[in-house]
Amino acid sequence: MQKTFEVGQIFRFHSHDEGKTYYGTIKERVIKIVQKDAKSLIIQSNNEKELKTFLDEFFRVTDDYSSMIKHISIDPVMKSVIEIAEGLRLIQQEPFECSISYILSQNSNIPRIKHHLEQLALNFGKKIEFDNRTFYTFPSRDDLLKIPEETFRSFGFGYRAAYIYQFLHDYPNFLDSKSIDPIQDSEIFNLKLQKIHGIGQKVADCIHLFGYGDLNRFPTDVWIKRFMNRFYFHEFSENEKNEKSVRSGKSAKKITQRGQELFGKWAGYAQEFIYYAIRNNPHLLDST
DNA sequence: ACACAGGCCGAAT
DNA sequence: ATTCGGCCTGTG
Repeated sequence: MQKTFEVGQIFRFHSHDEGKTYYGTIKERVIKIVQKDAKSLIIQSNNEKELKTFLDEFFRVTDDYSSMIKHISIDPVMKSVIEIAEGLRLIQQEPFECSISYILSQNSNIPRIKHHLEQLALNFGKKIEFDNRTFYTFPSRDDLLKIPEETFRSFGFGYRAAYIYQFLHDYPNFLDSKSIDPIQDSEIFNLKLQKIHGIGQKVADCIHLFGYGDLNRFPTDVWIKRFMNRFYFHEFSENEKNEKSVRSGKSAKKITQRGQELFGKWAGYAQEFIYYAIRNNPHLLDST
């Protein structure tokens, strides 16, 4: 459970007891998740209605996990990645909050992203008491639509303030086109996301994967880039492979393509596994 | 001081 | 189609 919530895919679930219990909100629902034993969780909510169905979707329980593991276990490198990251689950997030989260994530860092999201919740979310704790829901699009760009700037969003402001007005333009299915019409939907000011390839892939559940996506950030250049572009000289600067190596576009070739329909899981593994064991990048 | 952080935009190849 | 400089802000 700690792997799932601390990998940096979802930013507003917190633990106060070193990973035994996690609290978070999804829309107006507060969720409490307790690790009962190695295999089972106890989950409570301020809204028990259809909670089981809700959680099955949230944790993507219908994904064939063992089949996924086999499929991405393509070589010794991935086997060691799996050894480190196995147990991690992809979370199916609420699309609006997910989109805001990843627009804010660019050229930032996880603590700062969390702080920015918390600013939005604290100022514009709904206060809910549950289990003797206070929670703030993530605001809806309507809650944020009237907020001036300057306010976002005052939260320290920097140039992302303009992106968020713009996104709030653009949001229905791609959401309401229900004729476009995020999974069936994957490429069209992804390009539509990228047309929004402030959303490029990486952020679009994250929103598409985590918010709209397209497991075929393989978001390429600097860490994935380092890993892929190190292990899956063998034509590089040793000197180039060891180069860790962002600008060196294959472009993000080619790396994403390669990731999708290698891992196919489970590319999204492979990406999160790799990300978790190198962030928690940087030594992976040194080893042969 | 200065590089860097889960990148993107716009202009110049 | 691809590459490169600049960018808000906080942290070490």
